[in-house]
Amino acid sequence: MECTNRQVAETLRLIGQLLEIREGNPYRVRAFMNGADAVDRLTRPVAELSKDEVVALGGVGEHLAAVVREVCETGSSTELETLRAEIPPSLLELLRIEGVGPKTVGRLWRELGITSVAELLAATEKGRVRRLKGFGTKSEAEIRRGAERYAASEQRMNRSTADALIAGLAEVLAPGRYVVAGSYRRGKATIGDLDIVSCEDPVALNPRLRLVADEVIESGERRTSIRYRGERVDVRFTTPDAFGPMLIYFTGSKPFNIKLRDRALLEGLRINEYGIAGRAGKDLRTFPTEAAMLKALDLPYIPPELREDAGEIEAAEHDRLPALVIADDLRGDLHVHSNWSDGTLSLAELAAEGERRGYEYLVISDHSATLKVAHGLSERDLAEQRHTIEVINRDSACRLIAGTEVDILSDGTLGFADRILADLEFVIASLHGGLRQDQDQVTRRVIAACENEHVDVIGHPTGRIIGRREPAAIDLGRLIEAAAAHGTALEINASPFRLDLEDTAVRAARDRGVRLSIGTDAHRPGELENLRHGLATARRGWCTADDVLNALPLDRLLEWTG
DNA sequence: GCCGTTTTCGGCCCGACTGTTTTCAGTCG
Repeated sequence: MECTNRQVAETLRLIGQLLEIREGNPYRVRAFMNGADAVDRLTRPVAELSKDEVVALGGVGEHLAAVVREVCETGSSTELETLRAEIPPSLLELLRIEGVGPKTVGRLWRELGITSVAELLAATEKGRVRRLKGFGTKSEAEIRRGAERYAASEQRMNRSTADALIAGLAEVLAPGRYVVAGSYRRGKATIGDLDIVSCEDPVALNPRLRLVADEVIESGERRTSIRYRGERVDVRFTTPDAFGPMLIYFTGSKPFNIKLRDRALLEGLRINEYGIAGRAGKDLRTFPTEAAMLKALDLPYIPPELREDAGEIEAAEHDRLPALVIADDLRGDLHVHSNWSDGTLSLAELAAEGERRGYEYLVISDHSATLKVAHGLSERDLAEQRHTIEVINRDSACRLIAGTEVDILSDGTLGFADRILADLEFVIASLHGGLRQDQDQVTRRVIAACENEHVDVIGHPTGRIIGRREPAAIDLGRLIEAAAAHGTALEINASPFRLDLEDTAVRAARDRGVRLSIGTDAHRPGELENLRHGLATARRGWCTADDVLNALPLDRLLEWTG
């Protein structure tokens, strides 16, 4: 029985959600959710761990370890099957409606027999929901709006969409008086909603927010939520002298906040979004910055990208946080396309763009001819391009590195012969087709590419496109081992539509000593800007400058590629 | 269900906003 960590985590989550609807003990529900998170964070297959090793993860006790074992061995869980027999699993989709929680779902089901979003919409139309005790016309209307929005099926935003919203909001927010917090600030690849901490007076800001909002969800003097261009935006108000605790609170993650508060309780301190108080909630101390607040808790500053309760608090306690790679460490972009294949900029324009950004180098990595849709280069084109690059390099401050993004063909061979690859300064090998092959087949292909001595980097390793294409079924554990064994780097493709490898895999690779290569895969000038998204993913993967290929100076980079 | 530098029992992060309520439950972040 093949059983992935994702399946195990989903099973635990499912049990938790069904328990929640059945009016279970909320702490028991949380235990299942925590267990699911712990399994999600694992970089090894949970099926390979012993029961003791699973318990040692923390957050997983005897009972959950037994459930994990059962799921690994049988593919299911008797506890889950019992709950499924009792509660229609279709109720779970109702939980995803904004404003509808487990209590409401339970009552809608027991008292009105509602088991699906369609039935819920029908019931609101007939006014059945408003007749429930404790409900009224407003609650019914809100539930109806939520259900309609759910039916329109929203998904998480990519970082490009988030950036566009932030640029729009910048026109109503006072410059320098707010920070975009939440998962955006933590550098996540996808963002559910925008969280903003502002130290403007709500009396002044609320009316301006109302003006640009599609809808005001709620509005108060401490918190306001609006819908803006279809997305939810939450604003928390604070003052400069108490900015620290609010920023920590609103940056999250939620598990990070809970762990931090838990830890403070042991010291007899209570944390909330306003500061740190004594056990009785008295003597509130406020802090202007996050660092000052963390210092009061005997912790060093913890970068937002690490705040996932994935070991960072323990590392901070022992002063073993990694010195994360920063923007200034990056000396160039390791994956760029020119108009020789499907990019829009000429080589000279790219060199100028690199200079403007203060880059030491840019890797020109046009496609191989096998990728016909991208006007890939033939062997002859490549030789000509090489000549042009050499001419431009004579008087360019930004060195163009002659490379390619060679296609990994469906049989695992590459789109250029070895003798051609040997002449190039930098070789990225990427999958562009055959992404739906089964796990073993597609894994063998990328490992074969890793084993080729001329290949320096595996480009966008899983091929995912956020919200549009699932990652290929690659066994990342095997790929990372192969990359480690052959000294091949793995790419963090910095396009906000890819961000591939993803953060957890980056951390696993980094832990095995695999180098990461950040490349924008830019096809248009503005896309060189995307390097920062790749940087954020590297930081979420606990990377230091030593882990990142782009931090090498030109001579050492060329030495590394051989 | 998990957990322990007061604990193997009795806690479990903490607060804002809304609606339908006379004091709070539910949801959310």
